[in-house]
Amino acid sequence: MTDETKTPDKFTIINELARRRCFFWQSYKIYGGVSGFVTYGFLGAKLKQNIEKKVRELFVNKLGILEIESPIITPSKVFEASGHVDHFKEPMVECMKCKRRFRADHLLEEFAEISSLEAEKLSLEEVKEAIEKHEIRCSECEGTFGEPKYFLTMFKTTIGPYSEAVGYGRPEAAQGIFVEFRRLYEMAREKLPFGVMQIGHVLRNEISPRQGLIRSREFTIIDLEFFFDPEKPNCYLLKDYENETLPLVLAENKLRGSEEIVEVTVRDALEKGYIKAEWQSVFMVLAKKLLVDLGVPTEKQRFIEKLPWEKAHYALQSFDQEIYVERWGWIEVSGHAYRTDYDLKRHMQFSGIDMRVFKEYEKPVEKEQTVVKPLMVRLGPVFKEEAAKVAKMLSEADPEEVEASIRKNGSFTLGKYRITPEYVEITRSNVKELGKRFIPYVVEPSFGSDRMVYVALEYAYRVKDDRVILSFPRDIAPLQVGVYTLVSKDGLPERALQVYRMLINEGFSVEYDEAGSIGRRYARADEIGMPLGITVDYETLKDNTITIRDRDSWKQVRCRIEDLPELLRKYFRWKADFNDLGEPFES
RNA sequence: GCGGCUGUAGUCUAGUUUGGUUAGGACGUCAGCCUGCCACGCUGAGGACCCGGGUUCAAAUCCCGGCAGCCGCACCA
Repeated sequence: MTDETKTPDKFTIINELARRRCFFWQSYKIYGGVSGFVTYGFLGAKLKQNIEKKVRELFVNKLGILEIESPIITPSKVFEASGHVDHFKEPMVECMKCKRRFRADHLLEEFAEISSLEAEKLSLEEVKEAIEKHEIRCSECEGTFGEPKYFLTMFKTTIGPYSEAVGYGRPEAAQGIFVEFRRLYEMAREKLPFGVMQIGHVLRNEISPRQGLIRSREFTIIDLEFFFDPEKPNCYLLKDYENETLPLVLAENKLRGSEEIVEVTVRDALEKGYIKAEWQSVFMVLAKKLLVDLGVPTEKQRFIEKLPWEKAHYALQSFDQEIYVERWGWIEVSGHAYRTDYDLKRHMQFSGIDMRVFKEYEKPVEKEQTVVKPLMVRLGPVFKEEAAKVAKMLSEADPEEVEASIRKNGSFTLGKYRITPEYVEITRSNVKELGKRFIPYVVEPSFGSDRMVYVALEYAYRVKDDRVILSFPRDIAPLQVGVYTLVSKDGLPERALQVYRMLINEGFSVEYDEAGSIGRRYARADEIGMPLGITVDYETLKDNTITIRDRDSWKQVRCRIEDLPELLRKYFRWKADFNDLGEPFES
């Protein structure tokens, strides 16, 4: 089969349909286009909003997750703390002969037997030396490599017109949550567990974004950070979901070269240690259900565990929720990372702000405590200007250790200083400890809005009698109802417009169409996935009834105009089926 | 980012080999007619040679550069 006769695949068809019916298209086309940027049209924007609305219903409304919005431009300090400045850049080398580019750290791992952890730490200079020392050459043409250079996948800018202050476009929305943790914890009335979600644009300067909505340089991410007490990791929702199953591809199987899907219940996954955090397992079930609601059956979904070297730097354990699409096979729509206390701890180190929360014990703990009090009167004259530093170091040392060491050795070594008993006063007293401070742990479900839009489109796509139908689940369809005239004369348009205005006032998203034949209008509506069509005919003028047409079955029922708002409300909230909307109607 | 192929209305495309009158068609869109339930038909309208430079009397067509798309390689933390 030649390329010319090959039938286009679904991705091509969906993209063509998306352009033609204004769901989305490549941005900046009048200037030739820029790859990696997408503009949503009326229908696409609506579809995306409806999908995000479902996410909000699921997490914000039902779970009480708090939603926030934070800026895209972020001072460099934040991403230094989060580790992104170190991890989002990759040393690359270019072959001088064939111009192929390679990840320098990957070359070193492979040919110099330097571990990935060590390779990451090397400076450009050290990378260069290592390549020269091990005489690494281009694997394709044996050419030598040029100077290693960093490729930074974050967009960099300066903040303010005359400023040198470096800022980055955020590559994830999560940090906007972590940096506000103290205030958010207050917002949650200082109770764990709680979650914070944000939906917003992120920027990643991809090297070669070629997959439309699947991979672009600016896209919408839904990051949900769920904070819990590591000593109380139990999820109170587990009992509702423990019998649900998850299709897992485990790291241990991947290591053996198998991508076998193991269908296990949540309970088993936790008991067998496949998933390390209860909350994570529940979010994975919710993610599965969300995608089912977007039209992706369970058997087209899987959760694939990341191998240690595939994982993001912040994750203890990580699963990608993947959906099977025709063009590329499995693609990620959400990531489920167990970030532990990594981010808050790092921000605590870098900012100096205490990110710990206070937990009161059920009963205050009375315990004998050793207190080591530096005697400044004696420290001062001996240590002079270093006295304050020594005192500070002493107060940071474990008092028990200081006491034990002094009792045993007659002194305690503090860095280069030797502390002998005359410098300190050691007392033991009973103290009442009311509670303790700790950094909460985090599990993070993170969804790609745009990819969910794409899979919703691909899974909605059907062909019936050579006509294209987008069978969106009724609650994400961009437009809900079409209002039509059987023929556009004899007062039918006037009556139909009344129905149209009435439905708009009732809050539905409605389109009125009287152009061309009725069949053509039905076809046009099917192609953009409008679930219902209401047709005003000659009967309407006699008895105020209309017909409702179902997008998927093309069946029709007849009901009274005045009953429409209530019936449609029920229908779109899945409280009624199509057949409940009226009496069967045959034309 | 590298290599190969490609770029014509909203969409799909003819024309490019061999430069030459007003760039042709289909679908869609709009206006009018028609139309009693699944893209009927008729009439009319609007709509395109990716951008820049070069060669030439003359460039959609040839050459160079850029941008973009497709395929392969690499990349996707």
